Amino acid sequence: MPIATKGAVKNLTAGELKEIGAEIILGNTYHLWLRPGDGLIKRAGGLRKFMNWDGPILTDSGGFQIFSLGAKAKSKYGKSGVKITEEGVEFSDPLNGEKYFMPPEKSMDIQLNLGSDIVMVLDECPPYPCSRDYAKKSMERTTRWAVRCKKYLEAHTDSKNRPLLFAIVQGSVYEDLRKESAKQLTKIGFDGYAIGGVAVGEPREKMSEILGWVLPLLPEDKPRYLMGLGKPEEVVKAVEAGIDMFDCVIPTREGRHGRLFLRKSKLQIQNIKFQTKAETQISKSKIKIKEEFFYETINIGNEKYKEDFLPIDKNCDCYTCRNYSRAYLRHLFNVGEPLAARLASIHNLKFYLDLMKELRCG
RNA sequence: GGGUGGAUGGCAGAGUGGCCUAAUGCACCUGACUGUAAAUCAGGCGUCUUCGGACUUCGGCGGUUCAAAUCCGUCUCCACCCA
Repeated sequence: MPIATKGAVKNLTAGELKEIGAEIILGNTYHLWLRPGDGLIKRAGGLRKFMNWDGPILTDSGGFQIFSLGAKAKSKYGKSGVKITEEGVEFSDPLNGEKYFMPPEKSMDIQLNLGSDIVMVLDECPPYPCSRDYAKKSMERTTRWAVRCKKYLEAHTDSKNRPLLFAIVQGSVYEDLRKESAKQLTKIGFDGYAIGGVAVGEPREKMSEILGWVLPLLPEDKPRYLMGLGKPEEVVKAVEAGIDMFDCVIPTREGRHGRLFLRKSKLQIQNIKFQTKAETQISKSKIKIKEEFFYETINIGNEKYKEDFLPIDKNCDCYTCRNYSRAYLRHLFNVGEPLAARLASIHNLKFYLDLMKELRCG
């Protein structure tokens, strides 16, 4: 899912997203609640109409902001802008300091107003590292919140027009907690199950382990969604483990920052190397490992592309690669033309969506 | 022709005796980015280096001084003003 946090995949129109092959996008409850407001979006006819996107939309609940706003405010101002109680979460708008209170029911209410097709339960991504004690408390609260979300949704919609509700497995890096979370949520019953906290708090090396604990416990006939990931090799690894859905800012953010993804070879699942930290540390053989990868990245701003008139990726059929050279893209980045970010985002999203297509269809 | 003020690293521009390889900004080079407070952030940017340091820079040349980008003389160039 390309990410449209504030109601737009940065730099791209809905039409461009379609052309790239996007089938579903992600919006954010928290951001759209603050600006322009879920009431306004409802009056506009819902988020889909508002942003001219005719496909499905999944909305994140605001749970991630408990993590990201809290941590960032803490590192910047010494105190977190976020307060969590059993009742819900209090946020401070980082732009103007204004306080907002979001109980799970409020998150549901906003997501209904947005007209989302898949709504996420309000959850907490515990910070990392995190004591077992806190991870347990946090996970149990997330589960209680999930129940409240489900109840609210059932009380305020009828089954005919009710959006799908996905729960989120938490539990930090503790096997028993992760498993307990998965079991409890499955027992309660949701339309899909997400795994949270892996992308952001917890060390990336833990991903495979956590997926190994959790996925066998989740129903196979329901979508399983790994939140926030990831790098291409992580996505491949996660699909191997059984994950069906992803969202990640990497293609768009890194694209805006001038890093482009290039496909090197077709996937041969059994041969894919998962780059662990240990492997990265073997600096001598790093290049060799990288060559075994099915992709590579380039920083298009690098001087060596100054007179490189080839397309970004000669095997890519995205709009950018069909029409522009590396030298031109580098030039756009260097002079700060907004078109740079747009062309790079188009290319990177196409890279990711093509990768997913290949994982689906072989 | 006369007068005044200037010349600082790729550019702009601080610094008017030692703490100056010389602030700051721009440009340039490299890297990071994982449910987007990110068109952001970090590092580098005289030369060489066994990474401890060594050497060389503030228009040119020559002085003063223990010590000069900073003071003095002179030359070159630039800007403005008067004729």
